[in-house]
Amino acid sequence: MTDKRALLTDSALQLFYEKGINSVGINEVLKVSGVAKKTLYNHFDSKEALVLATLEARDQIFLGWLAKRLSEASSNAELVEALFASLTDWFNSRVPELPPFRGCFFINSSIECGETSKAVSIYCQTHKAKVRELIENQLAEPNASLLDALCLLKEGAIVSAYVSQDLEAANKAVPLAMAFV
Amino acid sequence: MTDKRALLTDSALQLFYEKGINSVGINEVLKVSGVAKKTLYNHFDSKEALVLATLEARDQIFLGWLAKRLSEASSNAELVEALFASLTDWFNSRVPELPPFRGCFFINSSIECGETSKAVSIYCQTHKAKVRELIENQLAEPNASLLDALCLLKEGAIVSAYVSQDLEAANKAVPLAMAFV
DNA sequence: ATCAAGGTAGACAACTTTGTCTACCTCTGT
DNA sequence: ACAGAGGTAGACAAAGTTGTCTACCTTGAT
Repeated sequence: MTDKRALLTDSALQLFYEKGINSVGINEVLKVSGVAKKTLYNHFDSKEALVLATLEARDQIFLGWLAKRLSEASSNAELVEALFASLTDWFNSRVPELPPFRGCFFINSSIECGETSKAVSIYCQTHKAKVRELIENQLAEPNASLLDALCLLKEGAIVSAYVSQDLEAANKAVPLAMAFV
Repeated sequence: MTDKRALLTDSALQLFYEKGINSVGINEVLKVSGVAKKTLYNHFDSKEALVLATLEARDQIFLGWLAKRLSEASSNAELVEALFASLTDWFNSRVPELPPFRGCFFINSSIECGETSKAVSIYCQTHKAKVRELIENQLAEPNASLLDALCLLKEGAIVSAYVSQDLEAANKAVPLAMAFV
């Protein structure tokens, strides 16, 4: 009927992000998506291939959302505000486009699969580079040290929000970054 | 003979940190440590209990190392330098006390086990709080926003070093933090 | 010398995992 | 009408997981 590949990818992304890749078996993905096992292996060579598809899907969703949020900013100061306000919304699960916050899917996946799948860690690394590029392109005027600062603070805020449950971490980053505008 | 519990904890910590908790089975820990399965379950109720023991061991080692490195600093500026120089040494695996860098064991464990073991994520959260407290106590004079900045930048540097393979991430944090000294 | 405590070796149960395969069914285009 | 593409349901193989248990051995205190 409809595109089974997309259905599988969506269900898997949801489950992988919520429970972690290693905690979710193929069978659970099948059950939730209501797709047969043969069909899954028709579209994907292995679980790893499915994981890579979910990374790709999340990459698109996340970058699309962030690009929209950052596009409003018309100065570097506004960009800083927009970035960390967006993160705070994300951490507090106030973003309709994104499921309830459970950390960064790419950090999580890199840690969960880093040792077993080179492809996964490379994809995660690439995603981070893309986000950096997005921020760079949104800078009203180039500022290399501000860019470094934003990326460092962004990762720090994500981890603090998840591991230390500090949902306001991104707000603490604002005055810091402002010193470099 | 010697303390089997410590032997098991040490071997498990080494393996868990290097390969990830979920990628290492009990049997591998037994093989490496040369201890019998019965003995392991004599000392630990479950794999989770063993994991918690490794977290405890790493907590002691890491905090001991960091405390030593930070104790030299006699001003807030020196503390900033000492903190990020220490992190850079860690990232580049130049710390004899610590095995080759593979990210933060507590971030990794929290992500790997967060969904299956509440105790693990709580321990990781507590560890992060202890590190913060250590830094706070080493401040030559109290500075709440500097403390926030250091913790945020530290986490950001660790994640960037691991996921993005940016082993110099900690150095980029120095000028940022200095603005708040 | 003995005896209890704790270690060893490893078989085993019970379960879960990925991936393959068979047999059948249901659409769609010609 | 019918061939073929692709979906379904699920058994099954092969491997791996944690945790239990039996049977034996070693060592140190009395």
